[in-house]
Amino acid sequence: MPGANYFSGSFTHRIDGKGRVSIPARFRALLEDQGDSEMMIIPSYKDGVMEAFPRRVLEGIFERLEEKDPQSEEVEDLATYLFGGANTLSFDKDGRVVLSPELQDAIGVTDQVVFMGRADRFYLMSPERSKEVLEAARIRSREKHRGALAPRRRPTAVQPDGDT
Amino acid sequence: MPGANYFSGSFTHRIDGKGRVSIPARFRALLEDQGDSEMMIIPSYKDGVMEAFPRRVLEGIFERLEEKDPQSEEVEDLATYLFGGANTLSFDKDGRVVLSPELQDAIGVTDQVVFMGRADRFYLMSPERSKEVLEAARIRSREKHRGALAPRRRPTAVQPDGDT
DNA sequence: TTTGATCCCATGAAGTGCCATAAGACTGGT
DNA sequence: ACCAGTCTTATGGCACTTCATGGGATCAAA
Repeated sequence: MPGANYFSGSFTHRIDGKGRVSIPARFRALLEDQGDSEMMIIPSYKDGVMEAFPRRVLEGIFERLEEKDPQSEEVEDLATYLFGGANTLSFDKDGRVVLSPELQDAIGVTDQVVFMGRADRFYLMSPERSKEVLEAARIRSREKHRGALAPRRRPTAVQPDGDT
Repeated sequence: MPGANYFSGSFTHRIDGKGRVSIPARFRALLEDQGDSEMMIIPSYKDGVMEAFPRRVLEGIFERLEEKDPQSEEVEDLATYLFGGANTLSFDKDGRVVLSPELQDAIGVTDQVVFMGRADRFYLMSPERSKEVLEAARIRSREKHRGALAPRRRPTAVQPDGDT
């Protein structure tokens, strides 16, 4: 992971009685590389999934759009969605954040959460949902992008990041 | 909290018998960063929603427009709307403001208000309305802006400091 | 004196930080 | 290759702080 630029892998972590959960160390390291000790999470367009970003990324998306056309209804809606629906979760020295009851409800978790890397962001969801999401993505990828993963030269045997 | 530049997140707070309500601590901190112990609120273009600003932001909006076209009727109207319809609510040591009965009527609240962050400002509305607003924004954003949240070419990728 | 606003204090609940521990990964040395 | 020691990580518990909120006191205007 030295020099990893993207969130990758899936990690299942436990939620304690106070709603706290450890952010996977690799994800945390990546966030800290960007100077953050926090993450912003918003509901994904996917059901039962929340999407976590470094704050800068979210602000950047907004600012770029606003610059273009501050008055437009699209920007209005997006700003409302991004900022109204967002939670800022800052993590402590031990790398934990607190998932509020509402948040836990939103993704249907009670005692375990899956952190799933997705390039510049990562997802939060229940273990069950994560299997569905992964499997659905796998199937659709196979259908549409058969060639994308074809080895250029020689195949390398790899193990997936993460614990699942 | 460290370095937050925008209002984000939604918070539901209780209105007591005297019409008082606590401003979410994070919002208050942001207002105080700008040297304010008050906020200005005006009716939003959205129904049943009031819009709260740090004084600077509201003045900035006005000044930018006036600069562009000082004589226009549009600016005249906006000035009337902004300053005529504005309420200045200052908060006490405990971080509370008083919502007048008229104000409560305007957003249809009796015992609970939602504070919803929206970048450089935030909204006040009823809990029911807040669900509608958020959901509508989410749906419209998904339709029109699917791409806005798409990862960029080199999204949050950062150059590692040390090695490579 | 009544009503409404402002301030001050009390309290419980939630949030945050700090420390402890256990399991696993990694280290270096032999 | 083996083992001992160290480090990292996930997770639990405890303590302290902050926050939201209610109630009462004070002050002012009507």
